[in-house]
Amino acid sequence: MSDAQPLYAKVKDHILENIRSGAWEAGRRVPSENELVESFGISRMTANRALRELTSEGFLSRVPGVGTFVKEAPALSSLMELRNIAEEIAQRGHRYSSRLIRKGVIDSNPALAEEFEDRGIKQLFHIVIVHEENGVPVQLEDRHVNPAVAPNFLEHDFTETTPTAVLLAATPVDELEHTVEATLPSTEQQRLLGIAALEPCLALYRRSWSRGKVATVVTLTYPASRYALYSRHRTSARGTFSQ
Amino acid sequence: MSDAQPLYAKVKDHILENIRSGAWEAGRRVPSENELVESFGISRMTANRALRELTSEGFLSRVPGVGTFVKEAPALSSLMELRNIAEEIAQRGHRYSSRLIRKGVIDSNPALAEEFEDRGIKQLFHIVIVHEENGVPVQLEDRHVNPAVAPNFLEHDFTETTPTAVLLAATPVDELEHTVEATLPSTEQQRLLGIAALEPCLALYRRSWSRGKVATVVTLTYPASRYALYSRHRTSARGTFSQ
DNA sequence: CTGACTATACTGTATATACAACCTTATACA
DNA sequence: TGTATAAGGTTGTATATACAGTATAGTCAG
Repeated sequence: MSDAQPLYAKVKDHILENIRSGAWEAGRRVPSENELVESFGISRMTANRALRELTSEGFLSRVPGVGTFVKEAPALSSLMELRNIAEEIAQRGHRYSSRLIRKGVIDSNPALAEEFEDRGIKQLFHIVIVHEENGVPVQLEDRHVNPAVAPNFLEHDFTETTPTAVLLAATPVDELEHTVEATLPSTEQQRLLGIAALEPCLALYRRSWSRGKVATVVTLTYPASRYALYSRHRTSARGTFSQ
Repeated sequence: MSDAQPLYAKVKDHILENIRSGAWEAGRRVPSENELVESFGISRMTANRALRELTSEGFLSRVPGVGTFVKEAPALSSLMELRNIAEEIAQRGHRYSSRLIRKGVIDSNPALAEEFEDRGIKQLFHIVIVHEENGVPVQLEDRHVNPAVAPNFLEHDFTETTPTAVLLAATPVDELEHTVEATLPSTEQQRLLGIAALEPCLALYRRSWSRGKVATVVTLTYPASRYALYSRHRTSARGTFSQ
């Protein structure tokens, strides 16, 4: 006993566990406040708090006079934050897997040197990975890494930890640059992602800086039918929006 | 006046107003629950709810035994800064123009009510505009606006000022949600943007909140060949990296 | 002066109760 | 058959009360 956990938190965990495990699929009705009162032996206000917080957190939706329901969880990737796609998928209660297509050292060239803002750079690490959700490819990662920033990068086996996780653990990120565009996939991309020629894709190009150097340059390609980029954040309470 | 607003919401608004106006700067102590009880003539649970929600929304921080304080404003990550496309184009030294395709009031429906998080909403403002750079369409804007937030919205002639500028001037923006996906254009989009059927497009879906209400929902469609989304920003010491 | 104790203020949680608004379903009635 | 009404379940809000845990300021004994 003595979980030292508040009652409303236990109720929230119980509901979240059912959602995460897939036992309660989207749209399903969750127990009403009065049903929670009976099954947990708590007061209605405590049940109300649990359901209300889960609603504001985006897991449930409530309709007065009708009930509370599991909300649709869209397949979304966060746009501005560096998140680990494996965690993201796991968080949705789905199975993550990956296929390592390429891993090695390549010689630099003028275009790459430009991207890394380092004329003298000689060699780069290069990996290509297909990330899968429930066995379906959802992201093609084509990444170059600056050996000066993460010299041990290639020592990792990327089946267990994603490159994002490795880099985040190895180096601080000072600055990020993103470019997002829509593309039609190349034949190789079609093959690796298992999509048709006419399926549009999102291409997210990202450079990240660490201690003043470009640490990594990556292009992430998402099939439009399987993934969208998402961000939601609060803006400063004081007027950051000039004009 | 007197929107028949719940008591806890009035308290939240009062506090937010003080934060927004700058009257209460970061770190400043806000009234304790018992002080709110006295000044608003409410029960402590109601004051507690107001402060608790503002805390979970990131505006306040609370320390048991000490008090409640205004939180530091987090740095805005900025791919998604609300920028005025007219200014953006002017900044590049190009000529901005626009074509107003539609402007009027439409009846709500369940899908729109859901997007606006207001089941009772009856009517919405709706505009469609094509933005052009040097006479070439670069963005199709399809926007719905909540009349409760910007009642004078339709009074503007959008040839001189863009809807974004109008809304920014009229209301504070508390929160932004973005979804980006790749699409192939519908026939109407092809016609309005003057593009081929096989040209992929970026669809940027954005909702913005003002004083707790969804103020506007907009879908911006960019032809991939003419526009990409770009951002670059420093990451703050903390934050930015969720989990 | 220092350390232990106490009083006080504040947040955190939990309950019991109440009323309003909303929705669905069953029932009664025309 | 169609319509109005009633009943019951559901969420939304608000109050009064209680107790626990935490931090601070002040008091008192050593």
